Amino acid sequence: MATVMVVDDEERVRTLLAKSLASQGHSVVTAGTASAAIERLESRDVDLIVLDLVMPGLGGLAVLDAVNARKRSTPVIVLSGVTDVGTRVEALDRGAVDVVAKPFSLTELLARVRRNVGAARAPADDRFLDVGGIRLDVGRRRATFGSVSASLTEREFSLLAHLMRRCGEVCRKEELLHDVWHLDFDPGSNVVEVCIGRLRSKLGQDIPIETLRGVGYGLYEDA
Amino acid sequence: MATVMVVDDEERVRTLLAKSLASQGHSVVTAGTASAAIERLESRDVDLIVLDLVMPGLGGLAVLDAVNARKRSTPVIVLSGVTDVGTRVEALDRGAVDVVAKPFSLTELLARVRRNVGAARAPADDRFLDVGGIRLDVGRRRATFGSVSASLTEREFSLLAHLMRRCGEVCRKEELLHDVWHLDFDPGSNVVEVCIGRLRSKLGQDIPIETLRGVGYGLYEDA
DNA sequence: AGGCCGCTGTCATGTTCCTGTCATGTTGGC
DNA sequence: GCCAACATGACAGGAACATGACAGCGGCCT
Repeated sequence: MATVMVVDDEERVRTLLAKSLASQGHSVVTAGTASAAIERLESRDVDLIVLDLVMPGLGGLAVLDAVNARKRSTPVIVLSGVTDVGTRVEALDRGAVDVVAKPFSLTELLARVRRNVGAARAPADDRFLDVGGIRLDVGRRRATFGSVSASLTEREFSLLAHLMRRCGEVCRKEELLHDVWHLDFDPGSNVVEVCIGRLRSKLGQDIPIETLRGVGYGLYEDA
Repeated sequence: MATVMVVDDEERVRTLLAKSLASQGHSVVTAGTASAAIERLESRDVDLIVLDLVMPGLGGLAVLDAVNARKRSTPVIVLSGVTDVGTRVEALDRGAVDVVAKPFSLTELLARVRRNVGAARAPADDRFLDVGGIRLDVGRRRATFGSVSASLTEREFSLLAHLMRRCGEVCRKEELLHDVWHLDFDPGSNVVEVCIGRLRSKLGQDIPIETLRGVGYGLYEDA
């Protein structure tokens, strides 16, 4: 059916997955480290990757990046022991088609492999960010919320994208200053508030951006 | 959660990282030079190190070596302004578990810290506090009880969290004044009662917070 | 060059929200 | 019933945030 690469540092997990996938009719390639995986990517034609994020040495994200760097990007299903939303979102943002939490159900994983193999996946993954009813067109820097659609400036875009990626979590003001403004100190002004204000006025007051007095801002799926 | 040591010669970066890590629940130790770091390594029990490679005087690699020389080696995440592959590989060779390029995303760094520290602890426990039918979203300062959901102010949150953590026990008024208000004396007013009142009115009169006349308040599982 | 325009940080001002205090009402124990 | 302890509603000072205006800057066109 297809060639699947399994990347995991644990020998047991590797063989378990290899056998299961083989019994489903897939050819299987395995790698125990991120660098081995990246290397093997060059030589073999792989249709799908099952990737453990947490590995000693170079992490799984490096593999994700390597995959993205290639022209014909291969779908990646990420296995993650880390459950927090941030990591999941980050993995998805970096091009993973799916994130499965460890411990995982084998049948479920196989189903996900089946779904993503062959089916030419929608390229929507890296073009759009969909969170909390907001759709952000990454290439065009354009956001749509309900009936409102607006084009964002670089700063606004960067801020909104950050909040969306960290959906469900609170972003402290210093965090935003560091990641969006690339400042390691508080400029003593209210840039963040102003930029949030600009977002709210462009997309409507009812976008799910919550203010947490004394802490920062957060974007939430539920109202 | 864990003790993290931050080693960087730039004051600003140090404090930024210290605050961010602290807000994630870690204890933080900082060092401005490699030698200070190595020294502090002897006296403190550190679970993870965030290390800047480029520092005046003894470089970061010296710290890496010192860590490796110890029996129980501590995971090290290297911050590097140098982008070339050689340095990255050398750092990894010398035992770093991860290398992050400067300028770095705070979010990403925090995720990596979590990942490398997380192995020891059960995850997701710190996101919610579930006691007596009340669910408290710690990051968001939002409480849900039955069908009622309300966002809490800093004081209310702090008070409720304290009661929930000490569930089943009576919290004397002075204890609350000390731990929630950080007062070592009785202000002679009824702050506590007022704040309890605000909690009750936000979450409904039937939340399991009991008044113990002459003593204080307690939160109980059974109604 | 000169002028226009959009982006962005800053500031002054308005607004909201938090929080301790007090006055008053209510409750519970004796 | 009395008193102490607690509950409740209102209020004011202040902090944190929201908002509108403005100016510097750089790109772009003429």
